Amino acid sequence: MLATKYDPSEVEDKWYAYWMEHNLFHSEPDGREPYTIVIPPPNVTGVLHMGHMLNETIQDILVRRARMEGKNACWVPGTDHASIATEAKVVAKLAKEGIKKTDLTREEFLRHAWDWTEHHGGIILQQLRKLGASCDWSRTAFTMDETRSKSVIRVFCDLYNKGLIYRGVRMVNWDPAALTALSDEEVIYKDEHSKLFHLKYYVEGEDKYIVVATTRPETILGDTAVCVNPNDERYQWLKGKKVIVPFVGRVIPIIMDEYVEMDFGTGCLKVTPAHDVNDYMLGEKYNLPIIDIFNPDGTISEAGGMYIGHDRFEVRKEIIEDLQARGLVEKIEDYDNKVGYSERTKVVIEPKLSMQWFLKMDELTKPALKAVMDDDIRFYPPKFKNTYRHWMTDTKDWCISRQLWWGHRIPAYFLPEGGYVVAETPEEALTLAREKSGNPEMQMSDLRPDEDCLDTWFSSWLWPISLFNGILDPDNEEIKYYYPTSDLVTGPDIIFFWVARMIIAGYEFKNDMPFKNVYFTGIVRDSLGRKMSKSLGNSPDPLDLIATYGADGVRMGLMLAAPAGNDILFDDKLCETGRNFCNKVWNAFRLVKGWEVADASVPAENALAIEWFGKKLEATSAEVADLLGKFRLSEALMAIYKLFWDEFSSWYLEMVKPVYGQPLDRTTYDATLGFFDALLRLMHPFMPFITEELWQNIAPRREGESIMYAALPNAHEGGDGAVVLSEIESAKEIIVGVRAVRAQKNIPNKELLVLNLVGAPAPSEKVSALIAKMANLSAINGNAEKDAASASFMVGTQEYNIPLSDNIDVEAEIARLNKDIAYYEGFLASVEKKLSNERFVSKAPAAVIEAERRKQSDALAKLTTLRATLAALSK
RNA sequence: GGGCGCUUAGCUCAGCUGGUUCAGAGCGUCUGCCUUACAAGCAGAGGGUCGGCGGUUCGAAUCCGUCAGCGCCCACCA
Repeated sequence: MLATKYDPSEVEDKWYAYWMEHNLFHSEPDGREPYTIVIPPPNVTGVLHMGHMLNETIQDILVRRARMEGKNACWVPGTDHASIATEAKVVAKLAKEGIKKTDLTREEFLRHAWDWTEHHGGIILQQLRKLGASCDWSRTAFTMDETRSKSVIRVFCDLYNKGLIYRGVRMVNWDPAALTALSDEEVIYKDEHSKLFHLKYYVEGEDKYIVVATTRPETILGDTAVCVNPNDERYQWLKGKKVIVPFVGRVIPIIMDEYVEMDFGTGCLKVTPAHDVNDYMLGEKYNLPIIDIFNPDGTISEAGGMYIGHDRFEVRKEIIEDLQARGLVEKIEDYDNKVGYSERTKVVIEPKLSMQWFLKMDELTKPALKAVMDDDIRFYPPKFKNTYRHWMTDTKDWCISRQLWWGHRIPAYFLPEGGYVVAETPEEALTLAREKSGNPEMQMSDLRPDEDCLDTWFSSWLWPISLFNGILDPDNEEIKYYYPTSDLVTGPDIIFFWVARMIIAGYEFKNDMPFKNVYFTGIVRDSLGRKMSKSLGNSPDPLDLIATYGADGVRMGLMLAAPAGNDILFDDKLCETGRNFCNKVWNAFRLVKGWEVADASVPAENALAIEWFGKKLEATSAEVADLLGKFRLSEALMAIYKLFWDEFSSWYLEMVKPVYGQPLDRTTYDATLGFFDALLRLMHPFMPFITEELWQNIAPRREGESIMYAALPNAHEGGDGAVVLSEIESAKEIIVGVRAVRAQKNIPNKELLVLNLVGAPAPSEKVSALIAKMANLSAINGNAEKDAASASFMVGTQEYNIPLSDNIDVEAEIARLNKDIAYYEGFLASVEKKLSNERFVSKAPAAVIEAERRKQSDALAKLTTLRATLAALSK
């Protein structure tokens, strides 16, 4: 006999091992329709958190569902090398051991990084197995494995040769902690309370001064001009003059440009071309000198001339003190502005001029934008189309080089006499270099490879292609079969980093979309709506949750809380609902399997129940299919939940349940097992473990057989089931009515009651039998006389009476009837008011008027019976 | 500064192109039950003038305007 409680721990590892042993997750191209998902590769050194848990659960549901639909489902797993994040971790770890990155050679550092990767790498993939992820593990990839690396280099060379990649000095976002350039997307702007410093710039040779407002007084070390608006009346006298940078003493020109807002600050702008994007623009326009006052780590450089080696934030304080001491500060105001921070290292970004590699974006984005706007690629929820369009229509060139070692090294080689070549291999580079320089004697050692590596996303944007080796071998069977992939499931936070760029890459390198649908999940928050984070300690460990509630329970808990596209407010309690549901399924199974079976004919009420539930199952299956098609997973799950718990367990099983000690007829038994089997199949994508466990127990299965490959139950909408469905729905209402009377009057279930229909025949024999069984009735009488000592209730327009010899509270019954009558009178009045409205009758569609008339006659009928009952009772 | 979205029961959310599936679901709450599948359960019950105001309409949770609050994304005003 099965235990009364479901114990997932016993079951989950067993079936995961079984699935693996029989290679059930594996996919190879064949004649079936492919269904493909590529996993958003988690950081190789990452640990599973609730966000992953949500994402991967959704993907697993989709993949398992597709598999059961008979598609060739392939879910490809893998990890991302996460260049900057991993490098930062390795640097930190080495620092703890007293080793500085700068003391190591590139090769030594990379050895440490690979050690770290091998040590921590893949933990997260192991964790995924715990939640039941049905990935094809034989395809596990890494963004820095051989195929993916070669693909990245190939693509770089290709884009370079097309003229889309160029190298140049530009103002970039510089991370002074990681000592690398970043893309615009890696900068996060935060509101900050800061100060606006008003500084005095004396006019050369005069005793007059102008006031310049700045939030960054330390940058005056790099000032090479002051700019005013040419239309600004206040400053016409400055034309052609020069001013002296306060304290620094450098004499700089006044320039005039309409870029300056006259009504901001004092209308005077200091120009520091090396440290501000706009100032750089002005510098170019007016040919201003560029003084880079910062070292890469954010300290003042030699060029700064003073405070050399001091940190930028220290200098801000120091220079203000020095300026104040000399009376060069007019005033200091509070000021709110935005400051850019590095997404990874959280330090303030420094705009910095540097030599970097860029990818031209404007042409590349065109097909990618069109595909989404035309719904060739569909976004769920569609509101993200707006976000996407906004970004795509105004993309700047992508800074793809990083001054890091952990990543794909840029395949550029510098020639001794200047210039460079780009090639996939050093050998090819040498050939090119010899041609370019005209020096056939040039040796490999003469070439200096570029030190930089590529942005992480420059490899992940190829993911849907490179996973199937579609870059290196564009016509191979796999890429032809699996590409474009089907659905992508990811968070909206990486829509630009990743989703948009994959679409760009898809059209550029495959001339086709990378996926057909993108499902954006919400962000997992705690029950107070706060983002889950390590520092708040509000993020549960998914593996702990699985240990407590079982993987199926956690999956369900997460999915029930995850409406499409909204953030999800997660609470451990949700997993309880999931766990309880598993237990419900488990116990229903115990009940059915515990029945004794006899070769008897099927009772009419059972036949009716079977017919009804069969239709119900088909209808719900259709509903689930429809909802899943729209990525409304939580609603689909809820439909299944209610089907199993309410319709199957509370209604169907109670309908056919044999009297204690009595056997069940074989027809009903077989039908019930068949329903159970179908329900398990319907539920399986959401809760893979328990469904496999029970499915294997429901009937003998062959070794290697699995519910994973069983077909989904039939789905039919409406149609021929309508009659029996509505027949049972009203039977249920009658049963609930009787139960309510029992509850009100405190009548125990054991006491059989009689149900009388006033002025109407009893329902058909089988329906009556069903009602009698479910409501514990001894008889149902049609066309019965009203009994004064009775409780009554209405279903539709029909009144039902339950004679109660004793304990009938006449006063209470009269009060209840009066309340009902008052309600229907009010209702009738509102309907009649509508119907007597000239304009309603003339303008509303006939069907609506007809409906109102029906309401009117129904209400009248109800009132008639209610009043009659009241009269009878009052006697 | 631009753009997008949200506000419906105590909580989390459904409610598609205005009218019997219009006021819903799950969870929570309350009442009664240890009824031989399940107390991680069973049966029953209560709970909202659909953020405020105004408009369109015979009719508005649904369409329009406006105000308030919340959230997200983009943007080089020092």
